[in-house]
Amino acid sequence: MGIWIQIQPGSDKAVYTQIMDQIMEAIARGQLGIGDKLPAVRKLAEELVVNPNTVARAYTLLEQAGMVVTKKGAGTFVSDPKLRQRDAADLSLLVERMDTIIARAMNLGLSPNEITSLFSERMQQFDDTSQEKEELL
Amino acid sequence: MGIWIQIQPGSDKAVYTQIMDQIMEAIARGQLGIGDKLPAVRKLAEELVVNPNTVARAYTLLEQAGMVVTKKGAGTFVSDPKLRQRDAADLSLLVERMDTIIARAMNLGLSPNEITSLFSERMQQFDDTSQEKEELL
Amino acid sequence: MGIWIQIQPGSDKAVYTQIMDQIMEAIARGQLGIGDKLPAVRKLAEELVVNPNTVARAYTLLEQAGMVVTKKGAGTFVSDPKLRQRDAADLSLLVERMDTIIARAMNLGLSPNEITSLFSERMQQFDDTSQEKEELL
Amino acid sequence: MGIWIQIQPGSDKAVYTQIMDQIMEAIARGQLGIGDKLPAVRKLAEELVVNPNTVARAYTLLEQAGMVVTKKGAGTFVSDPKLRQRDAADLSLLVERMDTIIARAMNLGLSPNEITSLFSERMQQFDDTSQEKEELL
DNA sequence: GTGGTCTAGACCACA
DNA sequence: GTGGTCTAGACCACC
Repeated sequence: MGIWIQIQPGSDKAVYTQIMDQIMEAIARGQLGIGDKLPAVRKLAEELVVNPNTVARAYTLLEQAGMVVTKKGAGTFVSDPKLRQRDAADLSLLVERMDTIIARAMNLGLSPNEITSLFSERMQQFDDTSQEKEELL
Repeated sequence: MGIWIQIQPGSDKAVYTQIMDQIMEAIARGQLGIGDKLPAVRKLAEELVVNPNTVARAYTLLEQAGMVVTKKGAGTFVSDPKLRQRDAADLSLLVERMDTIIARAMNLGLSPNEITSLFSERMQQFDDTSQEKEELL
Repeated sequence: MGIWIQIQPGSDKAVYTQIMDQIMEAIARGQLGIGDKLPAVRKLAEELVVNPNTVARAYTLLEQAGMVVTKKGAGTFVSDPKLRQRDAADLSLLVERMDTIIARAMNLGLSPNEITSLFSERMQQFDDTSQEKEELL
Repeated sequence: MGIWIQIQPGSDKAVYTQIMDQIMEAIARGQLGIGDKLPAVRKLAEELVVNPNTVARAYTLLEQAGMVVTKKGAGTFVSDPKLRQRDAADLSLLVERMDTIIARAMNLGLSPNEITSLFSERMQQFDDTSQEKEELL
């Protein structure tokens, strides 16, 4: 598998945040499974044309978030979700972000129905069972 | 109505962003209606104990987003939604944020059903309050 | 108050860890009180003759640990202990470190009594009431 | 006795340090007595699924610390405590670690009493197991 | 070969 | 003036 990460240099998101978010999405979508090895820091940095420190920072933050584990001298690997602990602070932050996003959507002129269906549409991308369904066809 | 805005000093959000987001939420919930006057910059700055420039920045960005209009010498007022224009860039940004939030939620260990119901729950808070306002008319 | 932090270049502890630990000790001893401002990153870096990034790293980790809060554009301040949340993982890590230290002490040939009295001796340094006692004299 | 050592891949401790610390704890608790033979390097490495060099490194450092002696062709054995020499540097390092741990405990919100009782509790685990061993003699 | 640490120095966002 | 981000490049610890 090549590199799926795309950096948008002009984005308001910090580069290390873009890397973090895209890896988190890949994990959520199952594109990266438990125990899978992330690209080496230097290698990914070279491919994204960013500084190795920037990639390392993303990896460090992902580790602090419990998403990956780093084995010294070996590399960085996707962690077991069972070992991740759900924090109350994380949940409240999530709710806060949902509220912010909903408010922006409504102020953009979207109706509640439009927002809900848009959200459902995006959810389906992450639906684990979507793969299973395909197998059943 | 007094000041409902709460600044969290330790947040990763910039202060001016916190102000913007909370005003947008208030508008989305109908707590601030069309034509309602926002607090004066200096007064709000004083109550929030922040620099007036910070409040002014939030107001300026809200105006650029079409959420409010500033009438010189009179103050800042919530604009008519009909005048706000939905931008394609805004929509793609919205989708991007939804994806990010969904990924984080799933990585937090929430099931798709839990995420969907959590989102619906947050949506209703916006529905409920706006309905109350409509009922009063 | 000047700078109380001392960096030992030849230590096996990383420089940023030395900074973190000494600030934590200063807070625990009450030398740094709630709301007190830490030295500016660049200023402290200059005094310790280390790179600003190294100091910034220490500050960032202290913030993640909930010890300090950073207000953008203003500085870094000692947080309110009431807002710090005690994590189960933190406690188990603490116990693990205690076990390690006790084992090393015993293997150094210290008797249980000697270890206990040594620990009590070090505890007194942190005793909040030591200041009060002085006032009573 | 089988292998009691547990490697935590995600720990911030290096693997060889984890091995060292756990062997030191076993000796301090009396689970490993004077003259007892440590597992062979290769066998332990196989069971822990780590590189034999890593285990060898731990053994070498333990020998340098005077905890074990290696007899060529025979294996590695727990040394006689009388032969271990208490170094002034070791003691000051111990004190430093105690201070660090106490500071972290207090910053975690534990009261001095709680810290002292927690420490006593951990101390007893070492007392208890060593007593049991003595009783068996 | 892997990640961790540190330096030197630049530019930006924020208040 | 404050911290945040990023780059370029070096050295080290670990496996």
